[in-house]
Formats: sequence, structure tokens, C-alpha cells
Amino acid sequence: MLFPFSSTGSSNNPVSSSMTNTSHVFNNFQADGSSHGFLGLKTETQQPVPRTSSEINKDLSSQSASFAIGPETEPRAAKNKGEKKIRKPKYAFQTRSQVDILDDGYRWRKYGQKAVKNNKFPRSYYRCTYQGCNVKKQVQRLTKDEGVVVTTYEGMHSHPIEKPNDNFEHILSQMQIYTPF
DNA sequence: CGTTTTTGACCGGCGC
DNA sequence: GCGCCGGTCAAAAACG
Repeated sequence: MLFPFSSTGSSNNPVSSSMTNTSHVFNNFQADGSSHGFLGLKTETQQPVPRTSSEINKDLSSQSASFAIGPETEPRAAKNKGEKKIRKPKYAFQTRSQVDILDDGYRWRKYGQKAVKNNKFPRSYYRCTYQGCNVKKQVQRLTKDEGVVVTTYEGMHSHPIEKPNDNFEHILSQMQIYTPF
């Protein structure tokens, strides 16, 4: 809303099955040009921190690490009817930005917002509005540093980017988000 | 008018 | 078993 990157979807959203165990999606790590928007860009502080998301929230306020990979999402894959346990990769990015909405070229639909402990800012939950694409992401802002925004991606997109972000102005607008100074 | 956001309720897991 | 916690759903409002 604040930025020229709003979300203007045009596809429906079959949000019925809470989790249909999208196993195939996450295996395609570098299937398509997945490193288009976000993964291609690098923040100033980027170090691999093998932590889970819950641990990230706690430590994030004290350290300045920006990249974290969690082997699994939540201990929710315990009960499965017929599916097998699937570990969803999770990628946490930390970015300096004034806005929470960091557009990577995909369309996201907000489906939740919760207050985080030890954090006065809420956390927003988004989901890709492409049919069949259950990629999720959540955006969190640090209480300590308002300028720091943590974006946690979950899953990989198995479809091309839909938003035409090949305009120079858009790219420049996005670049100054990632520019530390 | 279609789609997204908002917001409280709801749900499953975990600790006590 | 109960309550907390993090995540999700879903109905209605808001938006272009």
C-alpha cells in the first residue's frame, strides 16, 4: 500500500485444504529461475544460522544475523494419515526496510496476523495466490530496530513470476530497499 | 464486482 | 486435563 508494489491478484484462491502436503513443491529447489527476486539479492549481513523459526524470534532481537535455515517448519508433521513426514525448508531473511511489504514479484494474500512475544510488532502471514502454489511467507519486524524486517519464506514457487517488474524504476525502488546505506 | 485485508475464533502441539 | 502458544480459517469489511 505504501509502496508502488501492492498486490493486485486476479486468480482465485482455493483455500480449503489447510495443508495438502505439497511434497513435490519443496524438492524443486532450483528448478526454475527461483533466484529471481529475493534470493539473488544479498543483504549486508548474511550468515547461515541453523536455527528454527521459533528460535529465530527469540534471538533475533539480540543479534544481527539475517539468514537462517530451518530443517523443518513445525512439529506438525507428526500425525499423518497416509503421507510421509516432510520437512519444509524455511528461509529467513533480514532486511533493512521501512515497509513490511517486500515484493519479490509474486502475489501474496494475507491470511493471518499474530502478535509475537517479545515483540511489539505483529507478524503477518502471507500465502502465494497462485493456484496450486502453497508457498507461504511471514513478515516480522523487530521491536528493537524498527528498520529491520524479517521475511521468512516457506517452500518454493513452482511457477513463473507474474508481476512485470522489469521496469527500471521498480528495480531501483526495490534496490534501495536492500541498500544498507 | 472480484479480490484482498481484517480480525476474532479455532485448532493442534507442547509443557506443566 | 488444562492452558499457553504459534499458526490457520473464515466471514465480513475494505479496496480499486
